[in-house]
Amino acid sequence: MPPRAAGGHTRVQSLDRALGLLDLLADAGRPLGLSELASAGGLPVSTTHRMLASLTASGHLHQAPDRRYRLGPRLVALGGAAMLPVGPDVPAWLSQLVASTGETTNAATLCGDAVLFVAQVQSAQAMRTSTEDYRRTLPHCSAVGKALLSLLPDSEVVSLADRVGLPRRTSRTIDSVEGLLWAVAQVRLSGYAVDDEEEEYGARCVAVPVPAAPFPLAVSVSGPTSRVTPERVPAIASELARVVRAA
Amino acid sequence: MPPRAAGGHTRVQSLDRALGLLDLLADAGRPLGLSELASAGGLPVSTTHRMLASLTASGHLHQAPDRRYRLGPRLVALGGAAMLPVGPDVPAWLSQLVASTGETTNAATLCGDAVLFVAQVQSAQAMRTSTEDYRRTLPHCSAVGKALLSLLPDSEVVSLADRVGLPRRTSRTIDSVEGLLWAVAQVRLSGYAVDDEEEEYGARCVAVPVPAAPFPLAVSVSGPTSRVTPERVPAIASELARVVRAA
DNA sequence: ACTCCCCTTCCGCATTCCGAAAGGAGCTGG
DNA sequence: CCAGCTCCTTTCGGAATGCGGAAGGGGAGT
Repeated sequence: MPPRAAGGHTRVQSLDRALGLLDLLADAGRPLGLSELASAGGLPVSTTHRMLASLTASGHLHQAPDRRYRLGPRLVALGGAAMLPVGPDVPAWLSQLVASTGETTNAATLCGDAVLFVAQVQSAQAMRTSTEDYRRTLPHCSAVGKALLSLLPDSEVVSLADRVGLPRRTSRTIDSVEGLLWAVAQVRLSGYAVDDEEEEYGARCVAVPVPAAPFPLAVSVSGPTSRVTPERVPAIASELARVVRAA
Repeated sequence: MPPRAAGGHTRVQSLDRALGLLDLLADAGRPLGLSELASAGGLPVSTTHRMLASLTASGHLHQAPDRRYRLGPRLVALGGAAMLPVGPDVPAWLSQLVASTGETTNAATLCGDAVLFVAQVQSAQAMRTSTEDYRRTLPHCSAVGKALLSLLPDSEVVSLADRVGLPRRTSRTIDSVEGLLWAVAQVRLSGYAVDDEEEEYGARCVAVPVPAAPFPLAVSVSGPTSRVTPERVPAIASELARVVRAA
């Protein structure tokens, strides 16, 4: 029985598993039963149950009368506390930007190797961008993604690209590491990033990084190419910079 | 060696400890070093380190260049996802209420045996109520607290009161279980709760429960007794009910 | 350069957690 | 009304897993 050949394992199994369950619930977006969670997480039922019991007892999970589990109030507190350092300013920024640009705005951060949307205010217009809340996307094909990468050293950008690859989403998606590095360098120079139908046809986004934040953070404005025209991009970028810098 | 005499063992030690560390960080409100966390949590340094490594690897914690730990982006996501079911409506409710009443508004939930504020929009007025974000308070002496308790069966209210006691904050604080039950019954009848200088002299609050929410939730308006007069209370209460019911 | 402090890594012991299987509880269909 | 189902909960022996004392770096202050 190979006790464990190699590897600098400095991780706690039960903890990783339990946190995996939390993420599972977050991604599902709906309450899940014990057996659902167990099979989704690839764990024995009884192990899962024990963990859920612990999480429930501490308030990180909440068990509905129908025995299903959903994310609990304590996580709300933790999430809020995690956002505190950047201030409760973010929602205000987004509202302001929606007012001044008329388009949907997002705030996103880098979580693992993925871009994670943490806040959103939608445009009032009928045709609008609207990502699912707390959805993840990839860094190389979004404006926020490139803005976030610009906060990292090139070496990190390269290793991240190696890990996740650069899958094509449209014909304009950046598909080489060099291209990505160049794009990121552009962001550092100009102070803003653009996604020109690189993630989805018909959508154009502008984003700026928020360097002062204690963790990587970026804010973006996105809308249909018909309204967010190339000519408008610089104006939107400086509006973004203005709002974010007013912190 | 007593392996552990009695008790319902359905808890995972390492998990509880790790989550305790998270709460510790949330309560501290500032980045903490390894040794600080270890001693605050009453754990050996190396155990703590292993857990922090796991938490950091998964993105639930973020380690700054100076080696200190702060809450990470993944927690932002979890917190947000936990709030989703009540909709991103809550901030909107609060803004609306601040606009129509001119006073500070809060949303709170029941976390363990404590009331936990999860969102706040402050009044624009110079003299205003302003709780620290994500602070906890006790159920028996706040309007939100009583509103939250009204969502629970009486038996739960009693056992909660037994666990945490009913410490006096002012001369008007409810100090008997009977008094609390009566107050809670009133809330169920009238649909709203009032805190009449029961937590702090000079402050009066009105709160309504949000029964549709997937976990206990209540929204309150609070301000100085000079502006939030007894005569105004019914109007504020119906305004609260209107906004919350418009969900 | 020396010292102190804090973070990181190592490694043997046994505590702690794991997970198959048995024991309820609730629901559906016959 | 009962049989059969599914899903949740609890038990229990085995051992893998995490625990924590102690030693090994690295950086800052003196």
